[in-house]
Amino acid sequence: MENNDEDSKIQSNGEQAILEAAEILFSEKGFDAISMSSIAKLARTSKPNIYHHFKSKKALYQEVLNSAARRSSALLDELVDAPGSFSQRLSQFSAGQLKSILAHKRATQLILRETLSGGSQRGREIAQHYVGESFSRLVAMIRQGQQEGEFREDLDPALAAFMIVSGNVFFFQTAPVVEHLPDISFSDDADGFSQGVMKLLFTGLLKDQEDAA
Amino acid sequence: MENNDEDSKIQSNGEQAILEAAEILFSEKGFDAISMSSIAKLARTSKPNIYHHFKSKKALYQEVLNSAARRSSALLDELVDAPGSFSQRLSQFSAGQLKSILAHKRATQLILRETLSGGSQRGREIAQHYVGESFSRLVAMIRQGQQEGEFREDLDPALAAFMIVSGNVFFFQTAPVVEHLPDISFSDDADGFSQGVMKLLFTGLLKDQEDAA
DNA sequence: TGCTCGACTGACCGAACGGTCGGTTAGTAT
DNA sequence: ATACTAACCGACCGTTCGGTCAGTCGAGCA
Repeated sequence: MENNDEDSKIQSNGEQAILEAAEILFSEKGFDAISMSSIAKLARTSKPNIYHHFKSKKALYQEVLNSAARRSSALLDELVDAPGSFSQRLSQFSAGQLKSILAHKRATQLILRETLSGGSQRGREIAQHYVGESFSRLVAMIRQGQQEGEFREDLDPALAAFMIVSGNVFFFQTAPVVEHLPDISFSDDADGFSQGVMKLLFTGLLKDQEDAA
Repeated sequence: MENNDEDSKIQSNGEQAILEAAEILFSEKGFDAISMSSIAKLARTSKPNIYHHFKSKKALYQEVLNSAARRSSALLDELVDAPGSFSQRLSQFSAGQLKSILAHKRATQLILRETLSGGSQRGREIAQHYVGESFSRLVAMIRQGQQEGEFREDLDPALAAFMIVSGNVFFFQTAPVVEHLPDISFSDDADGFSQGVMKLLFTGLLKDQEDAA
């Protein structure tokens, strides 16, 4: 073999095909609903060959989860240090996060499912790392915006960040259901949704009348 | 038999026990991960007896889903027509919805799972009915608040309603994960969370400076 | 007393599950 | 040629799955 690397060998085509097939199926139906045979079939290989590359069904699932999280957690970091006002940066971050979610639907679905079904500590760790990463950066951005006088200081920055992430995730999560609801005009317009959310979060629902609720 | 009702017979103890056991297990791990044997064991009965009461595993699951949706979709309706300003009513509705979610964790988990895994049209129908019911009332309330001059009119009422529901659902959904995150102080305080959310949604992030973004 | 009927069960079914075994192929190094 | 190895597969293992069958038991009615 011409490869003398210790750690970072390039995976063979076959292994990649297995991972992709597994990601597709696991993200659609979850761990328990998917059989190794169906993965083998979709990957155009045999079941024993999967066990040649991965030691068990759980190990394959974890690997799929890892690669999904790895792919999704990039891309956001650049937006944190962008120029502009904090309002603009916040809007860009929110829109970028939603775009990233929609660009990695299968990965998002996998991580979301793992978050909901509190199984395997590993899944929760991934979820924490995945959302926690961008979340704490978001909080820091808002807090800085408060210190520099752009944002109100009587609001919990973590709560504002939570609402942004919440809206984005929920938008993705309920897209199939929400499409057929009346009242809703933003179901297939991610950009419009992002803009609307930020406008709402920036200016608030109440009319400006110096209220003292 | 001393019962001559046509339609609304009280279920026997056994059937109720099966439904409860199934709800517990299905809500924890989902449809595919739960076997009929495990349900029978938890309900202290036998597998054939489950098939005596329900014609298949899917039928049992649908029944569990139905009863869960039935139980959860009540309770909110009263709050819609409560007295007070629209701000107060909106806050009460949001807090009430979150309280209802937390009071029916298993039912919420079931419906949420069904929403995520787009399977069975029936599940989607239930989700639509479940969230759609309270959602459209929420939209109507906000729209009325706009017409009566309490809320800004340049905001999509459906989007505001969406954010309220989104925050509540996401709060429940991420509670186990969010507990171990720094930055977050509201993880185990539903009331505080509700108040914070409404304060944010009412007044907005920006300082009042008559901006023209 | 006998009869019916709903609630319930142990034993069992074919099918599908996760996983293993022995063996084949193809490329590479000696 | 020989030897070694990663990639791959058909056939098979024990187990468990959803579901069925034949039958038991006890309460209500005749």
